[in-house]
Amino acid sequence: MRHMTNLRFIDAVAREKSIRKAAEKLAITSTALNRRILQVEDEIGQPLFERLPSGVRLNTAGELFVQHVRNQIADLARVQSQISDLTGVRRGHVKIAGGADVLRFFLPELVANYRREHNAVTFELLRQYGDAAEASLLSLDADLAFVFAPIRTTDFQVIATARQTVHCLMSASHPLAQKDVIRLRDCIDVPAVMPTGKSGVRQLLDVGQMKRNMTMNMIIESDSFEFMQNYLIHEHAISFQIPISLEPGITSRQTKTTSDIVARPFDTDDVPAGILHIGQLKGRVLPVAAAKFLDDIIHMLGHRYPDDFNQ
Amino acid sequence: MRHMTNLRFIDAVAREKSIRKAAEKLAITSTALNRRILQVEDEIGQPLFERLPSGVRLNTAGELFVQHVRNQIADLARVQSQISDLTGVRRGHVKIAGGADVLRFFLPELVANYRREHNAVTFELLRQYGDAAEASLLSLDADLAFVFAPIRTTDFQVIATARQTVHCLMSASHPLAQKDVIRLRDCIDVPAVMPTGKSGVRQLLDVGQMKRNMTMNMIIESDSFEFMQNYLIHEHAISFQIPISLEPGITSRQTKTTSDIVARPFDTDDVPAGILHIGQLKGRVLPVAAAKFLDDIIHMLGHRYPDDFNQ
DNA sequence: TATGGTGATGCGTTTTTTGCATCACCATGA
DNA sequence: TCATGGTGATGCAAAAAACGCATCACCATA
Repeated sequence: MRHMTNLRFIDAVAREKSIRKAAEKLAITSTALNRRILQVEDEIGQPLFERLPSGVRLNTAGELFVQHVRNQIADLARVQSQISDLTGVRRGHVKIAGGADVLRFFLPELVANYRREHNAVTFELLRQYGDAAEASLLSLDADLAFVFAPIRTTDFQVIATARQTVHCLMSASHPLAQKDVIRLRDCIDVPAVMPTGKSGVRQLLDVGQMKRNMTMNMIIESDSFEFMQNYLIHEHAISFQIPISLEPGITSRQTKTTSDIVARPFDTDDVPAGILHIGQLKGRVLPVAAAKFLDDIIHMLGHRYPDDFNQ
Repeated sequence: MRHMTNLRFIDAVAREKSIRKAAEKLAITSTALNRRILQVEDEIGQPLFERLPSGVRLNTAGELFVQHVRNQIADLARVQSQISDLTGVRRGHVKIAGGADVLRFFLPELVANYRREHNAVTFELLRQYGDAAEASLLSLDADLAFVFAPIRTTDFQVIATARQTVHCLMSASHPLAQKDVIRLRDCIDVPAVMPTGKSGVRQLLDVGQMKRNMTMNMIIESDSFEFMQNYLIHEHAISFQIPISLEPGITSRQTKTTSDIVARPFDTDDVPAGILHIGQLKGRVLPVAAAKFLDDIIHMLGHRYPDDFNQ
């Protein structure tokens, strides 16, 4: 959309904090970009950026204006999505922020299903936890976000929640695999492959350890679920996941899988269950594509976790 | 703001329902305007207007887009108002829709007071009743609206209300002026100068007549409060107003005025009191100037009608 | 069938935007 | 202390976009 050019440019400069860098990304010369910024500032009647030797930075007026610009861009996307939906062909671009857990199996399947129906819709998946995901909603870099409790900003509108019990992963031949429910004391000396601090699972584990005043034997810390799971094939260690990130086929009931990995739930008295929130920016009207995808998410969560689901 | 040109143009065409007429208002040639419209439609990917022999008309996509355009224009005004407020000088343009009653004395005084403090703020007063005022909020032609109950759209957010008892106006020498409270039966044979149908006062009077199954002796119908009031000097008739439209100095207590006109309240068992609502478009963030003026309105209403005021 | 209204389009002119070269400024480090 | 590499700003000529005029095609109405 032509009339948005100046606005997109300002957004870009605000992000890059440099006119020259932004110009490069936008594939124009810095001089052209500079003059556009000056023109807008002239129209506004006062500067939006502070000029520093190292680049530019938004001033207070700029902060206000950039928020407005992002609203405009997002709202235009919504209207375009809504208009194209009139013709029957659903178009649009859906931006989702969430942890590695939901990005692993849950979202790929859901996105693929959606795109089978509406192949003119494109997606953007941002791997972000908690605060960062909420910030993305605020800056309109994301339409939807998956966040573990607690919610920080009051601008996060919770649409649905799913209760997720932390599970222990291990080789099927591991002694703990015989149990139906794992207690924290069972793990005390077992080598543990732990997710990194930001993830929801880790925070729940830390709460549990704190509560029982126990420390697990952490041998590896990683932010890759795949690495952690595959490591268990080689050493008799344990790892941790929540149901939504479990590989399909690995459930708490089955005893053997192709990869010989099994999952057993923690006793929730030891390690509390986490509440996964799916939400959007409060008060925002989502583009059709995003709103419909949100419906799919809710439907899938309700179907998969009927007892632990809330809307 | 330069980047809004195309949007303003589309808004204008939508209002005029004709490219040539809009072009004239915008002081450009119809060919230039036409090409801009075509360009936008091309960017959107589908037409926004139906071409008729007599001009153009918005199609469904166009309706969606124009609403978006008006939101953009209004939101830009809000941001500009907010930015200029940063420097201490409050700028902006406040648009208010209301009946002749509030336009008569209440708003002139309030606007003048406000402009004494902030002379860079300009105002626009639209004389509109009920539905029309609500529609102006919706199309963002108005920031604030005064509406008598009932509220039609769910998009009208009531900020405050003031209960208004219908008063009877008459020459001080009129026999009814001796009474403290007027009953409907007192008026049955008195020549009545009535406001026209849309006004809040008239609707209340009609309710009262219906309820008591009485018909007043209407000799004149007008939408000018000034005409009606001045007419009473020449014929011993009665007219009707609510407190907010009463000329300062004319109250229900005083016996003489310079113009020899006095006001007496109706018994509310006969003619119910009206509820004057002041409100805005639901969910909208008003420009600073409008929001602050709204504060003034509320303050004044609370001060003037302490017992009949709700917030 | 003529008329007066509508929006669309080809073409030459005017206005705006762009890119190059260059300036002024500042922090960093030899 | 002075060179260096970074920043944004600006004069000027070339490229691009927008504009206005004249004109077309269409349609309702008289």
